[in-house]
Amino acid sequence: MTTTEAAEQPLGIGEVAERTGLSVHALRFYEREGLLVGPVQRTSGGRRRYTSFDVDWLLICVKLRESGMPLADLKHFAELVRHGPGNEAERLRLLDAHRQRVDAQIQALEECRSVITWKVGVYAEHLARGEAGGLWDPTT
Amino acid sequence: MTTTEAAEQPLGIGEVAERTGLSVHALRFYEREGLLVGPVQRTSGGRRRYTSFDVDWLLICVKLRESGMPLADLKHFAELVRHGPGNEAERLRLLDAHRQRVDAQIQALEECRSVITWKVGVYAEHLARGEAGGLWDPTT
DNA sequence: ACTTGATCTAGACCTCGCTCTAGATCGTAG
DNA sequence: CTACGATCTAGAGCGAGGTCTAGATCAAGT
Repeated sequence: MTTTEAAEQPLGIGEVAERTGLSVHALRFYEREGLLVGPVQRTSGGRRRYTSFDVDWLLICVKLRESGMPLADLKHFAELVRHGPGNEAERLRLLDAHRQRVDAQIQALEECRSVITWKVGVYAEHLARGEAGGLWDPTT
Repeated sequence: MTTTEAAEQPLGIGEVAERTGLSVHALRFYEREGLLVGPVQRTSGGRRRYTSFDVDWLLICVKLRESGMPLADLKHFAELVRHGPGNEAERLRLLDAHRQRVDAQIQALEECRSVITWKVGVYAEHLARGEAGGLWDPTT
């Protein structure tokens, strides 16, 4: 879970945006919302410098968001990590609960998929018959 | 794809809400938005009476929504069905495109799942070691 | 007739998760 | 030095997808 780069120099917000797929707006927004573990370093001029830790954390955030974790939970998780060791059990519970939700989601999607596939089949068959069906159920 | 009921009597909005899992508010909202194929019948007093066709259509809507189809696409689909036969090819395209999106979604979720599972493993191991790790990467 | 609960309409309101704007500043290339 | 693009802050705005409210009406039980 480390950036493929060999270099360890901190990155600007634009580069981080590219690497994470988040917009620069979203990156600033996430920071404001307290979704990051630590405060992001700044240059003397006030520009953000992201370490590879920051980027790794963001990549995890992206995965969690992608799988439907609400920002509030992400924030909670970040707070736990921020407040250091001693709460690993709670972090584990949070992640595991989310994993279960993801599993449920996958199952639901697979069910949807099969319904859709069935419907696609119905249409395909209908079209193969060459529009011959006058007795065609309008709800399908 | 037919309601398990033997009876064919039309249903009130509350019963349809129960059967579809949509709220009565959402049912009225969907209707306003033109997501239904036909106009819902009314009693002399103005109450909606849903036929089993309506309910079946709604059940499909629920599946499509659950799998992330936007209301706009659902509306488009409803319009195609409403305008009768002759556009089955387009309906098929719409559904098949959605199925592909669902497949992509499932794949993405499975990737997320594996990242999360890995992270859960990291925590579980850490806890099993009995908090013994001082050299504990803070981003995990 | 009266009460109670479900339903009606129109439209305001809400949450979520960003996205965009304005106006200022930084930093690098020429 | 001058441009020019990238970044800064604070805060407004937005699109999706409903949810909720008010005030009226309907329908069924007693």
